[in-house]
Amino acid sequence: MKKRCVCLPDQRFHNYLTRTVSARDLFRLKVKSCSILKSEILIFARSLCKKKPKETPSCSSCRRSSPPVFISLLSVRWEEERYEDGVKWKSLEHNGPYFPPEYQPLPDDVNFFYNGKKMKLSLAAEEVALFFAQMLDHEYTTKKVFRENFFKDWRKEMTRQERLVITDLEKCDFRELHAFHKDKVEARKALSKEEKQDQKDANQKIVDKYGYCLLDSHRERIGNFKLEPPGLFRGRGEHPKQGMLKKRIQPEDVIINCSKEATPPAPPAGHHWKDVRHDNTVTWLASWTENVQGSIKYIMLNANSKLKGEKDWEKYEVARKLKSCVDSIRDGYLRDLKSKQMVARQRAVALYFIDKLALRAGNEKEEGETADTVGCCSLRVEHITLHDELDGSECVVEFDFLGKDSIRYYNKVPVIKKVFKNIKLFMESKDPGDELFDRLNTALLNKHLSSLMPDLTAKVFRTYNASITLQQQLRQLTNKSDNVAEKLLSYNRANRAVAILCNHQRAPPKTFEQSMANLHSKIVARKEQLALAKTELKLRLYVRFVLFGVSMVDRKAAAVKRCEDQLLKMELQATDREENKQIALGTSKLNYLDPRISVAWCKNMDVPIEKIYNKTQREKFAWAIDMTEADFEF
DNA sequence: AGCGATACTTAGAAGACGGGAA
DNA sequence: TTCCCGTCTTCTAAGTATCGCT
Repeated sequence: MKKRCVCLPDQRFHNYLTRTVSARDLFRLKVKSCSILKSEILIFARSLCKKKPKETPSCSSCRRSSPPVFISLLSVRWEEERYEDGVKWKSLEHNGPYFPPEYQPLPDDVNFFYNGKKMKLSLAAEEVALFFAQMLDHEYTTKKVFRENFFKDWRKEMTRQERLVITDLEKCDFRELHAFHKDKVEARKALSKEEKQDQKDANQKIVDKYGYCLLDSHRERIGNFKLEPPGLFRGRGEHPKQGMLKKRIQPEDVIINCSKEATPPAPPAGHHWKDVRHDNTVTWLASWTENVQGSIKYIMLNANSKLKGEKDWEKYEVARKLKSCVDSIRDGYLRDLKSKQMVARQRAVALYFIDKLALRAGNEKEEGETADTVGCCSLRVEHITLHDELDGSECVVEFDFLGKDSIRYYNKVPVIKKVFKNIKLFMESKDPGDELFDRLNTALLNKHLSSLMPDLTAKVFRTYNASITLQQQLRQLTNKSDNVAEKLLSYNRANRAVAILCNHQRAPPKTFEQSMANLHSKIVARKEQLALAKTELKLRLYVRFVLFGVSMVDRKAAAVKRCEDQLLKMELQATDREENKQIALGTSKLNYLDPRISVAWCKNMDVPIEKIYNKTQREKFAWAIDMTEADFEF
């Protein structure tokens, strides 16, 4: 089905939505201005009409009638009423969260052994034991903290008798449980085609029932409609709580949020919700408090929803606004480097880092509750080393710390003299464990930033610098005359420059070396094939009048061409993959790069958008794909 | 100012899927 | 047709930021 875009003169984002709708759905929307829009839709709807109408719905605002045609992938912009400040919706209806299946007790022939003796565990203890057994192949289970936390929490689930017996994790033998789990995974893989299809159908039913909600009469996908199943907490890095038991969430733990008029979702039989609220200033549909960290978790909409899309658009608009005043803000913090006030100096240096290196803000964290990681404001003296001179540069700051997700940030950066001197000053008579910016925190920093520009916070710099870098790199790296494969390599390289700036790392894939070798051997094979094809082509040219018609020669020439193209493509792919070994592009693509830059680039370069964004990404960025012209500038 | 609660974005890992080579 | 590997999708942890209270 062809996509059709109805454009209103005003292209502000809130007029926008893409979705599969029926004509009837369209009319249920509160369409304010119906002149251009409604007639356009009607024309389009009529052109798609195949079935005879059963009834004739009419538009709520103009009372025009139209047959109930079903339009697929119609992309529409319309004017919806803007809500007053803070209000996120007028109506919200959903079926509540999906609960994970109950625990299935182990069969009798699968046993846990303690100190070499078979031991039948109570249901609760058995379930938790299985959590551990399932993870035996994982490095986690070798870590002291993980084992201790697990054991402590496991004992809490045991009966008094079990607790008396099981006093040492080392004496526990989970091997049968582990094997049982592995068999189960294998069995699932080995299911017949039909059985797999049945599974799929069953899953689809769950998605159909729980995966969507009705928000202001739009059917929207929910991002995480399944409650998190119980298990062992897997923190990142040296997390002090790793291995603790994540308890099963009961309906009594769950708060439901929906509109007053809606029928609230029914709790599972014999249960009740913790609360049912009607708060339209928030976007979540359900929430619960998780037991390991005590934080609140939410069920929210999918990234392709209007609510999330609008927010995303706003984020990039703020970053673009920063573009127009970043020069004066830079002047400001460079001036502040000489301020008489210590706070201002610290703030200036922190901003210099955040702007130049795209560091995160660095909120303070509760000690001992999480892994020891830092961001800009929470940097400690031990995380930086100053070099008056290093590798031919003066005033070099060496950073070495663990950031978000315990990903290491290591960088040697030449800085301007004033910054260097200030850092020296901040470090004076401090211990390695002391804070570098002892007068500064993120609240202070953000307060200052918002006084410079409305909505400006520390993280906007990351968005701004990421997006502007992509735009610059794309301009620098791509030529209109390149072929698509070359253009894509350039795009990925631009993307990679951003990922490096933002320090988006990944563990090198386990199979990396192998797959790289495979690719290289394929390239070698292709080269041989090409050489052969070329020889044959020459031969055929030579004997063209004797043995072959001209077309045969043409065909061979085409084969050579095809072979050359494929070889080139593979070589580019190899370069791309090699450069990408430890770098993750996805995070920046999804969260930092204004999609309109990529869309405009695709239009300018005649690259199909599908080469850049997969289906999910296209859905998330539908707003940008739809509204962006080739001349867009970030 | 400091703090805890809250809401929402950003993040890498793991698991599921599916398309091409053998 | 099967199997393998890269890509997509899901999962949920870990950040940022703000607000209201003391």
